[in-house]
Amino acid sequence: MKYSVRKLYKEYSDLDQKQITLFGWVRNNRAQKEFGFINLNDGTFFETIQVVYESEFLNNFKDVQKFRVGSAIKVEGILLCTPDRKQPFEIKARYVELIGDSQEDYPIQPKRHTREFLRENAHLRPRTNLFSAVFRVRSVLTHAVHTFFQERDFVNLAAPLITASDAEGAGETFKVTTLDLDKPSRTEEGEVDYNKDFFQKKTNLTVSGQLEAEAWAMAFRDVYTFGPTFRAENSNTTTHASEFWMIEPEIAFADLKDDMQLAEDMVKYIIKYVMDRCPEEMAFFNKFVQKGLLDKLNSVVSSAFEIKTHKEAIEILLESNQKFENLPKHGEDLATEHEKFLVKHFDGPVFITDWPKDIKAFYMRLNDDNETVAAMDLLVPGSGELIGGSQREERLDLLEKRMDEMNVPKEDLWWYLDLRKYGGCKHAGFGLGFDRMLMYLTGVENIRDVIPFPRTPRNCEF
RNA sequence: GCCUAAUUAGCUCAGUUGGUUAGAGCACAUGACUGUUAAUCAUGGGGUCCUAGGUUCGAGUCCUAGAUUGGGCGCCA
Repeated sequence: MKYSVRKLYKEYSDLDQKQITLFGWVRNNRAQKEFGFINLNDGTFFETIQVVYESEFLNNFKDVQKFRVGSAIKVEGILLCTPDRKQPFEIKARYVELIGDSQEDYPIQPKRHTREFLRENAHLRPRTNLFSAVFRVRSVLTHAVHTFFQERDFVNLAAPLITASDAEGAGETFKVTTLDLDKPSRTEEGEVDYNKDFFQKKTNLTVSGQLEAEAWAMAFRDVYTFGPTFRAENSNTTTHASEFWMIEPEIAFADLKDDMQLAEDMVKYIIKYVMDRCPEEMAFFNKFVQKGLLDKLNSVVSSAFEIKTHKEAIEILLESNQKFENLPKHGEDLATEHEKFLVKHFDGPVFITDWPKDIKAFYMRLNDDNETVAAMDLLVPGSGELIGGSQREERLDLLEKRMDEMNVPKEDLWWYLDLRKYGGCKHAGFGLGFDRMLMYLTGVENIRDVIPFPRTPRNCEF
């Protein structure tokens, strides 16, 4: 019978002495004179299976001895439980066939490689322990997100990836056009004539699905988007990519407190979901990537997140007697060094709320003090700002005033203003950086190592 | 974008004050080995020392410029 490695690890105790057929790739081959050992992995499970092959049972023994790392093979043999050995069971081969040879220059060896080298071999790196674990967890984490929201009756919407609004101040955009870049159509004044472009207007890849999600929230109450977003900023850091995934829930009849509760519930839920389903992978991260990872995650799941206002945070920084490159100041943004100090100070995730209005987006709801907005950032160790969210300004007059002050063109966002005219209500939402969440979960320190084929400035290989 | 460091065999690295034919481990090839598990042991092949200039009798080593990569910062999720 044909088995997967995962299935064998689940059922091996019932299969002692049974005939098994397996397909997979050679992770390691240790040949001796009359016998040898192959570690076989088929991608379904983190662990490998040890295949024992002996000359007396194989007519191609000499060939099998030379099967190189990376080769695809078929194995038929007898499963043998081996409670006294390093592995709980192994396969005594009766037939081993080479399906796909791996050439002599196969770059992935049974040894440690640097992350940089493996990034350059992004097509081969999922075959290594680390990346196999990272990307299985990524897959499970995707499911965790959907399960969390679906269990709470949230409606998912696919926000458009091509939009005409870049008015959100969320950063530089990638232009989308079918105009001939060498000779674009021009107006009589010599300007590029976007009337001749595909959509008859300037368009770009989305930087956020939030505005569309707000429209859906005004119809379905609780909604979420989960998809890719694009930023053309020349950011060269371990936490930025040009193409990344965001989760953006939006909830109606809700305020900032409800928003933070949702964020906290979600973070705890998806951490627990992954820890329950990927114990081998999480144990590997805990041992080889970040010591103490499991303790950290367990304490996040079981304790309440800190909540501090921006004002309180600045005061903590000022009173810390810490030497900062950038002096903390009321009314100003937090620098990375400030964020790092705060998460260390609280030894875990911390919400910073009620930010000065001038450093935040136009759609955030103005507080009664007229100085701050009902915004929140969730800071976590290692991944920086994991979540950014706010209660939205639902009062039409205040929203329009803010748009004027910040030079946001109202005519482009007529439909967004409509949402305040027809049954508007208190509502809130946030954006969670999915890739950063994965960094936090795995302890991997570079966002390029949690995205299958990462896109960053000057890098679009694969 | 700014600052900083690095670039030597397929991979990870060493290379003294500028001086003979640039080394090691792993990988690969050949062989040895009756339970290995990043197996071990022996032998062998493998180099545009990132690129282009320059200094020098002589450059992997010093100088200039560029490329790429890592880290830090900025912008943000």
